[in-house]
Amino acid sequence: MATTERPLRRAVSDADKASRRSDILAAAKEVFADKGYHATTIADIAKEAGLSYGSIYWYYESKEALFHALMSAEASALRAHIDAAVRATPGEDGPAAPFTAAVRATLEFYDADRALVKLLFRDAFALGAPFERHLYDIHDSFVDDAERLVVAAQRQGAIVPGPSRMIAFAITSLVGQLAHRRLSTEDGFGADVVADFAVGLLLNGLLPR
Amino acid sequence: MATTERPLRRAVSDADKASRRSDILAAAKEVFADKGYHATTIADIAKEAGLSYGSIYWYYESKEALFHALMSAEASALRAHIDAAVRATPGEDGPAAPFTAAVRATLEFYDADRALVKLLFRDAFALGAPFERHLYDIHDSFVDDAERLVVAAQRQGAIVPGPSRMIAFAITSLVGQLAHRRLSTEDGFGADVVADFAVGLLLNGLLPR
Amino acid sequence: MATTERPLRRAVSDADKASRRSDILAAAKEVFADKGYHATTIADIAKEAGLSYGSIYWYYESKEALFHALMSAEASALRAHIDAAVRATPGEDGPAAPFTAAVRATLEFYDADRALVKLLFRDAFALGAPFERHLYDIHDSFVDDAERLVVAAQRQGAIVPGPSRMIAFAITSLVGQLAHRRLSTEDGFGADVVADFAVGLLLNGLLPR
Amino acid sequence: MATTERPLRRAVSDADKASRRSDILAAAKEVFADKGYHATTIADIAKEAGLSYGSIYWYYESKEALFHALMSAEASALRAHIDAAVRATPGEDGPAAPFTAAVRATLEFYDADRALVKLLFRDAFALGAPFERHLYDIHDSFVDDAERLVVAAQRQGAIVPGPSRMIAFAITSLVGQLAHRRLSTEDGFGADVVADFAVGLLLNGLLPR
DNA sequence: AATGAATGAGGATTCATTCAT
DNA sequence: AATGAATGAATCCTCATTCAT
Repeated sequence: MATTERPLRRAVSDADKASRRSDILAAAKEVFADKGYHATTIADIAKEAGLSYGSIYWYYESKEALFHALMSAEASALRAHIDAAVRATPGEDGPAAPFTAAVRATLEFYDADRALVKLLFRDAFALGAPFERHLYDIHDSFVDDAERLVVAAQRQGAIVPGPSRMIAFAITSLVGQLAHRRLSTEDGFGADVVADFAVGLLLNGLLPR
Repeated sequence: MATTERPLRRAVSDADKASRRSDILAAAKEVFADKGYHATTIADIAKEAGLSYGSIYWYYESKEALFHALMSAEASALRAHIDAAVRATPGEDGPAAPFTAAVRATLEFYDADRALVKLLFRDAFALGAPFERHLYDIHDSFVDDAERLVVAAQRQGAIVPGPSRMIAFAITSLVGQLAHRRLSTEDGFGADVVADFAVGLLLNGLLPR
Repeated sequence: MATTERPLRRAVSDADKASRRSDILAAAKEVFADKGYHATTIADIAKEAGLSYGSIYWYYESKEALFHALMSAEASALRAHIDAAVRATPGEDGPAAPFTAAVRATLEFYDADRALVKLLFRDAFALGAPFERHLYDIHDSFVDDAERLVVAAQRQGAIVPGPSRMIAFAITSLVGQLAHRRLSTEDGFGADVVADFAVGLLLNGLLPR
Repeated sequence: MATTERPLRRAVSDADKASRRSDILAAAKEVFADKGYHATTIADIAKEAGLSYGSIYWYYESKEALFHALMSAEASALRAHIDAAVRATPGEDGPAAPFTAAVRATLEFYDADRALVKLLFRDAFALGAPFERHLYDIHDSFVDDAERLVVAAQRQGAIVPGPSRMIAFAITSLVGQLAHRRLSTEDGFGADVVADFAVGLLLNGLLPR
């Protein structure tokens, strides 16, 4: 046991460092979401994180790098959240169920974390090519996930054939926009209602059946 | 003669002023679309417009006001374009025709004017509350137009009943996102193909009929 | 005469601009010489020049560019001063006369403008490759001038043959160092005494004749 | 035994400390010479020395103190080298021999250690008053040594009488500048050739004999 | 109307130094 | 002895805006 003492110390130290990094990321998320990228100063983030601003640079190369890290972290969290929701869907609920679950999970996640949506859909586009590229990559990863669901459903004959990627892109964009719009509009509908509407629209279309 | 000279001058001057304003607006559009709002300086715009940068302030209050003016002008142009396309639709083409025409007109307009898309979908989101509000107002006006089509179609029974505004919003958002995405992805499809896809998806849904 | 009015106006404006540039250069010279390159801030220079610091950038690209400009201007002034002294030497004073005149002119110039020497011999070497290169170029131009005198004297048989460039370099360096040293040491000798010493040493050598 | 253990440890520790100090000095010399004083960070030196940068402060008060220590150490080494060369000169080689030996030793030492030249001739000048003073002190010690040789030779009638200090200063400066210049100019001459040229020039002068 | 000189607030980043461990 | 996390002072440069001409 004595032999593990050193490694444990090490681990604590590493954990400390990692923890500081998340502290900073969390602080950055709040401030960026609140004020936008340009209006946010390193000092703001440091203050929110309870550090001096010089210290931010101990953990992140630059303001830009910090923002990239934040985008990646948030995208991963959302993706994991959706994935979990899809996996939790019982198979007997029918072929549309995972699809509904994903949309609902997305809207719920956005609703619960408005800062994220502002970050992903408002700021990142206008920050120059590197951010735009990063954002497109993130979006693509969601489209990838969606496309997988689409293809699976198409194979089962559950939905019509057609260009799976464009379908996946349409779904992802629509849900994203709905989520985005919910940030600024108080329509009084819950995330589940909107999710059901979106899924209904996408599945049934507007023409009467 | 001398008495008319002044008024005439005036008139010419006013026309000049209006013309200069559009020159500046056109220049601003190019530069903003190319470099983004923050990276664009008044000097850039002045140079593009062939004026000294101090002169910009003779025509516009501020950089911010200039951007607002630009957003308004562009939105009006797009709206007029869509409206013309809808009006040009022969009544005998069926209840979905205006709808299809609008989507197609939108995508075509965006395709022909990529700078506009960048302005509306990239910059305006990230410029803080005033711009966001303006953008939402613009978007709302498009949703208004779309809702009118939806309600008309619903009254005819051409499409299913349901929350007309949410439907209109979904349509508008989807088309906007498709247009936005076309900027960075070379999918090889023409605007008409994408428009038909979008309309088909929205009308028929994904479930087999 | 009326036709020249516009050009004259122009000229005044240009003169103003040029005059401001020299004002800034003069201010920069004082401050740089006093505090050194790194310890000098743009604000210091602006203050000395009676401008706001933002204005410095209207006239010079950067702190670095300003320093380069200063180096060039001072080097030119010194070179012109030496050249004038050499040209003013009567031909009948013998072949060593231009040489003596040049050395004396250099030391006088340095004595009268201590800021210059600090600038050229103290700061510029340690400011990174671009400055070092510029300084070497300047030094080379002085060596070029000296070499011309050396070669001319050698042709006349006034001085011994030998590697003219190395001789010129030795002369230039020696005089430069003497001038430099005079900045910090109060030896009580006038520039003319030191000049005569240097010329005597270089001409006659240390061995008794 | 236990009683000697502590002292022994102490002794070892002291030796270690001294050794670390030279390690750091050596590392500092390399980095300073390579990047210049201002561009060199404590972290650079620590890395080169294989230490963490916090540790530098265990051995040296500050970056400034470190540079001063470096200057002193290097000057001492050079002085010892010259002194050894002068002492090794056989008395029967004539009165000019020690002089020649000193110049040659200096140029050889500089040639073998270009970093030293950069340190003494490039950086030290531009670091503000304290460093300038230190550098002048160092230079003065060399002038002292040279002056001793000059006075001795003058007493023997080997060289002309005259202001011994100014002569010594001239010699020292000339050699220093030649060494400095050799850094950036590839003239293809060996240190011995340049030394002979310098000595010849100083002894014989430029006028034909 | 037009010009362009002048202003100065604003912010990211670097790095020597300290200090708890 | 050694580490490296934390600090925060210090400064260059940009650019929207004003205003005298």
